[in-house]
Amino acid sequence: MDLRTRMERRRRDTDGLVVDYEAISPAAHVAEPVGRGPVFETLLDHLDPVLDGDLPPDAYVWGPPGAGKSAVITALFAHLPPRRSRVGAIVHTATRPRPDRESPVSFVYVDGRTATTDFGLYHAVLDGLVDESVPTQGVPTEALVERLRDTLAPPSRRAVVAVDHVGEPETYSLSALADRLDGLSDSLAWLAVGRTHPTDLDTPAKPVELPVYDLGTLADIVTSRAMSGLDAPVLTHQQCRDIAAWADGNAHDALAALFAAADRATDCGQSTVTDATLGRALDEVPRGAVPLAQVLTLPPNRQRVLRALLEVDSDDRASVDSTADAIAADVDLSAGTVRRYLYELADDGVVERVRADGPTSGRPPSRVEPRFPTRVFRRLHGRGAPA
DNA sequence: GATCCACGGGAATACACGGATG
DNA sequence: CATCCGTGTATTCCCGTGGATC
Repeated sequence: MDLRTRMERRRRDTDGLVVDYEAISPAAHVAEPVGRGPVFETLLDHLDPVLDGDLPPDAYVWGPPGAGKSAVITALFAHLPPRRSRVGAIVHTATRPRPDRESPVSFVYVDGRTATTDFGLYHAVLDGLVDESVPTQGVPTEALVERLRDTLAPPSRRAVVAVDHVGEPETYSLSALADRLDGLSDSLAWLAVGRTHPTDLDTPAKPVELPVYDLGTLADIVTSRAMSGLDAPVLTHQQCRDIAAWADGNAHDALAALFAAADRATDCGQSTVTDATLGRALDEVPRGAVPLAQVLTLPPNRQRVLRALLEVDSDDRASVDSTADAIAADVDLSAGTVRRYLYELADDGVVERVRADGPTSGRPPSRVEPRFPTRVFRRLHGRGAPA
């Protein structure tokens, strides 16, 4: 991001203690992740064959939630430009291409949370490879596959495709992903990113582990984000360490807590974050919650349902049905659709159903409780996709 | 006209409980 | 006492429809 857009955003965002919500957002990644140098080295070594015009083997980057998997992969692929090619501009020569002159390998990052169908997956890969616009509807999936094969046909082009968030409830499993990509072309290598230990997955892909952050590194991350997103020193170094200790290695949770603390302090008109405010902020961030980025990449109507859920009176939340009725009155959807969304969101862990006391007869109803950092969502929802 | 996908709606199934039955 | 059954509600599953796009 250049200086001007950054200044512009700061002016727009300045709000109490917070000068840049994006900078403290648990759903946003920075260009230079803190404390992940060794993993970068490992991944660069892995990609080494690209320098000779070859493809690396398929790989699987894995680690626990909040270990910085997405942070590392997005930063890495941001440094490896996609080298888009125009289909009509491929120069066919009688001689072999000179791989030592310029790497013909393209790098494409795909967010598995938005590419959840075959069509969506192929569309995302193709869209990252070519300049021309790729149809979003109206063409059969097979047409995209054909175009991908053409684009990757020798001698023109090779690609390394990173697919993030593999193995979540709504995303491709590693085996399903491999199934889609392996048969596509010999000119494509993939790099999947997920949480599950590779021995539980039966994959030939080369594993690359991201261990959980240690306390010191996580404290550095919190401090660094606080410095770029908050006004002056509103948090003490000790408070940053407290947040890191509370988060227990999970950078997402740490940043959600930092965000919640700054936002809460702002609401209270405080000029610094007091220990009491920090304590209450930590209490309101659910542990082991769904990552905010997952919530913010849900389809728009589902996000609207979640936003409306936060405003439903306690009285109306006695059952899924009454909650859906209350939300449907607020959002332009039928109660039936809202009800189905709530059950689906509960299935994905975005909300939780908890048994409630209901009428004496029949199966007892459930209350619907958010399982994501609601204060952060409230603030970031509708501000556009995370960078 | 073909295609993908979000919505809407409803059928099928699961669950909880009280009361009947053996 | 253990089990079965009926009733009422919650939850899951599935498919048709229509908008948007090509």
